[in-house]
Amino acid sequence: MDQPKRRDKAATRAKLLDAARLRFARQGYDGTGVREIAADVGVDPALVFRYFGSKEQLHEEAVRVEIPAGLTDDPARPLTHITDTLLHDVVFADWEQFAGEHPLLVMLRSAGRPAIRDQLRTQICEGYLPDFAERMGGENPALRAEMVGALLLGMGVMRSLLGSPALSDASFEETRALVARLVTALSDQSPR
Amino acid sequence: MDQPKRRDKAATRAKLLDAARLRFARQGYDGTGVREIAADVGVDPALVFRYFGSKEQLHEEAVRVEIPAGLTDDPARPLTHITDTLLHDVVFADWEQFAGEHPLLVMLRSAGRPAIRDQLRTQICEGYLPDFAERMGGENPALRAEMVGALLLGMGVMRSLLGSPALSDASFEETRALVARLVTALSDQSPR
DNA sequence: TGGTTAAGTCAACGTACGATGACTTAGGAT
DNA sequence: ATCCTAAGTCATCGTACGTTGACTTAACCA
Repeated sequence: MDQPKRRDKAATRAKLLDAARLRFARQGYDGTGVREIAADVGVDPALVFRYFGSKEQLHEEAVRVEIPAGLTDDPARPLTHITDTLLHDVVFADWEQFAGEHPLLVMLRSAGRPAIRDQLRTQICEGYLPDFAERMGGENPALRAEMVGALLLGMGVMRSLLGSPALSDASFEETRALVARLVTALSDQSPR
Repeated sequence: MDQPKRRDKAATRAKLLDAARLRFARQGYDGTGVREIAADVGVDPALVFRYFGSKEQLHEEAVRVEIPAGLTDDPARPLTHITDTLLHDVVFADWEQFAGEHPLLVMLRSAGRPAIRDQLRTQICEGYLPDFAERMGGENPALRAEMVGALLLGMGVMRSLLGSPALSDASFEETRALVARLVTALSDQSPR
C-alpha cells in the first residue's frame, strides 16, 4: 500500500499526462472530457488547467513525440533500415502509454481539429520526411519521400485504427520484406 | 430570382445533405452543429431530426459513398488501371460536394467516433480490397492488397488532409507513374 | 371555399462541457 | 509551535449541444 496522499506536483502532472494519453488514444480529443482525466488520477479537474493551461495544451503535450535520436544521425544508414524501424514503431509496436497505438495515429484520430492537424503535419513533414528525401534516388525525391511516408502512415491507419484483417494478422517479418521491396522500387535510380 | 419559399420535402432534404457534406468535410463530426447545418439551408434545426432521425444518421448518409460501378466489373481489368482511377478519385480529384476531399477522407477526419470508424473500415475492406486481392499475384494477396489500400489512403491523408508540400504540388501524371511502379512491384510473382 | 395532410417552426429541456477565482489544507523551514 | 508557500479543492459560470413535443402554416383536393 502507498500512503494515502502525498502532495507532489511533478508526480501528479505526470499522472495526468499518462491518463490523458490513454483517454485521448481511446476516445479521441472531443470524446474525452477533462473531468474524466482528472477522475482517473483522483484529482480535481481544476488542476488540469493549473498545470496545462487548457485542454488543447494538455493534448498537445500528451501526444508530442520525440523523434528517436540515433535513427537518422548516420547519413550512411540506408533508407530501408529506417523504414524497417519505422514500420515496427508506427505499425507494429505496442505503445502501452497510448493504449497500443503510435502517437501519430492518436493524433490522426482527432484530425478534425486544425491545431492537431498542424502538429501532425509538422511532425511528419519536418521530422521524418527530410531524412527520407535525402536518402532517396531518382527525380523529385521529396515526392517519393512523401509516398514512403504515406505508405507507412496508411499501414498504421489500416492496422491500428481500422483493424483491417490481413495487416492485423500479418507478421512483422513478412510485412517488412514487402515494404522493403516497395521502398527499393521507389528509390531506384533507373527510370523503370 | 426564385420564388421565396416552396415547400418540398425532397429538395429540403437534399439541401440539408449538401450542407452537411460541406460542414462535416471542413469541420469534422464533432466540430459541426446541427444548428449550423440547418442555418445554411435556412431551415429550423428540428427538421434535421424529422428527416434523418439523429445527427449520427445524417452523417452516415451524408458521407456514404457508392463504389463506382464499371470500375471492377471486368475481371480482366489489370490492377494498375484500377489504382490509376482510385489515385485520381481519392487523392487528386476535387470533390466539390465535400469541400474538395474524397468522402473516405472526410470519414477519416472524424475517425474518433467508433460508428464512423466502422463505416470507413467496411467501405475499404469490403468495398475496395477484395478487388485488389483477386488481381494480386504472389503469396498472401490479401496482405498485399491492404498495402495498396494503405498507400492510396495514406497519400490521400498526406495531400488532402495534411497538405504535405510535395504531393500537393505534384502532377497527377508524375504521381501515377510512381504508384504504378509500386503496385507492379507488389503484385510481381517473383520472390524478389 | 373549406378541410385535411404534411412541411416547417417554436420554445424548451436536460446535460455536459471548458474554464475561472476564491478557498482550504498539507508540509517543510524557521 | 507557527508561518508561509504551494498543492489541491470547491462552487459556479456561461455556453453549446442533441433532442423532443406541441404548435403553425402552406398546399392540395373535394
